[in-house]
Amino acid sequence: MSIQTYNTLSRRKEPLKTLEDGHVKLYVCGITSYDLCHIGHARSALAFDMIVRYLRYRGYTVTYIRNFTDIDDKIINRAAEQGTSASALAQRFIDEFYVDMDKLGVDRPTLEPRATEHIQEMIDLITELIDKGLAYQSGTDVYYSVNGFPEYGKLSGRNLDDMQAGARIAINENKTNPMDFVLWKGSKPGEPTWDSPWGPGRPGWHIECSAMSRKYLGDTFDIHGGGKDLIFPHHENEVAQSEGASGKKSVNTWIHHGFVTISDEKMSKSLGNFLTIRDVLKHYHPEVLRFFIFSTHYRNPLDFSETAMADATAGLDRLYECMATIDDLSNAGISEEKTAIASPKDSKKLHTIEERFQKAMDDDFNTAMGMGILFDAVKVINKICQQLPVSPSQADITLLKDSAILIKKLAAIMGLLQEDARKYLQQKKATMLNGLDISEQEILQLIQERKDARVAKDWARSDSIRDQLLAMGIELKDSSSGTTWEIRR
RNA sequence: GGCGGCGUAGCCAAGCGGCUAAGGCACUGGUCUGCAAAACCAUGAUUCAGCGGUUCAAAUCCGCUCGCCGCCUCCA
Repeated sequence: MSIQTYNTLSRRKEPLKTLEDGHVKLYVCGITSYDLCHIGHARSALAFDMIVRYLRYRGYTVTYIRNFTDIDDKIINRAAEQGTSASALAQRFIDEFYVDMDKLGVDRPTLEPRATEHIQEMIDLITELIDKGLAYQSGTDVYYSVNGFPEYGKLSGRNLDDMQAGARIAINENKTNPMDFVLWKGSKPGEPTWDSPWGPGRPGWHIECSAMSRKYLGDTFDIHGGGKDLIFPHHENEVAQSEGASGKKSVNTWIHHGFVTISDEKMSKSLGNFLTIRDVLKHYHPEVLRFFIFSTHYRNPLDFSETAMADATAGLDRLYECMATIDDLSNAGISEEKTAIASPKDSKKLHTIEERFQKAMDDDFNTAMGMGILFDAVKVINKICQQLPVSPSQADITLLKDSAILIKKLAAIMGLLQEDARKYLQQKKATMLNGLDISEQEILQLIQERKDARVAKDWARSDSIRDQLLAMGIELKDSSSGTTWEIRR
């Protein structure tokens, strides 16, 4: 069974076929670096991080290119506001981007080309388009002529007439067709500028990706990705540019992920309802964000809320707690003679984790289902652990340990369960304790006092200590080995 | 107005023609406990927005209605 991917171009799932056997060439639109990234950017980076990891897990070599748009109106404007240069501002937010990506544990793409380092390639491409009659100079600008590309609209599923009828764009005297888009912009005084056959200026946004993808992946490559909002006009324009110039199909599969919403509204800079990645990571572990993002299929909208993050936290904790339980399983007291507790049905479930997970992920990277399979396994493991006698059988221990290793391996595709389980749980406790007005020492002291009271069967005193701690958000757990504490969420 | 998507238990979310409609969170019951908490175990949709239709068979396909969202302007 091969991997099926949903292709925006054909509007259906298709078996993944690569140009070269076992090699996927992938291009993803990266950020325009003029501000801190929000969690929508995180979803994009994480979705493709997962896709690349899965493809590699399935044996593919992946060449993954993700660009930086480091020259653009927004960058220029923001730099002017802040009294700095466009390049300095762009560099600053590229650095900030890496800070966020590293915290999220996002693997670096194979190559991360920057627009400003590929001006010549863009000029060459624009020249080709002009030579083919697909672009024209008007004043100091160069425009793409959509009338020259009959397939314009094929990716976004619209046609020129419909678009013009509902067009909200201002009439531009310089354009032949209102839908024509700029390839090269003559620069205004004070703006960053590059020499070109059409005078000093800078490239339009769309031409960047066409020029850079062609340079690193060729005229035709396997997958192009980005957010759904890029389908039109950005990706549509890329198709027009790349295919107009080469005369060949540029991209076989277009993968677009859904948005992150807040209160069911698209998060965006203009609406002002966005949360930066670091805002979120201030309150939540990076893996909680990953868990949240992968709990829904990548193409569906994902609504951010404190509740959803709390759910994700609880789910991730459950996974880690299961792993910690298995890590703590000692090899002492194993009995060779004992028969296994795990029923044939249980072991079958555990033995089929990987094939079921693969089946889910092969189906257009269905992480939501993949996670369900992981939890399914956790349930079986917990059941076995609960019933384990003091001297467990070798068969059970082996099954449990092997399953945990497998779960970690599969979770790693989503970047989950990357930490040592005990360490994760302890770290979490420490972080949460930071937000409370009590030290661990004081807690331990109260626990000791309560222990004394309990030995004396002074339940009133014992319960009052428990209530006092609970009021501060600390919950006590009595077990045969003593009393431990935890912070209530 | 054009194009696209969504509506599945209290909430989130898989399933996309046929085995008991995954899984998570919450709730409830049980085990444990001095009582609790935590943990673990168990339990929940005769039903998939509504109405028709196709089919031996539909949450899944088709049509209509209602509700929600996105793109058509920079946007992940």
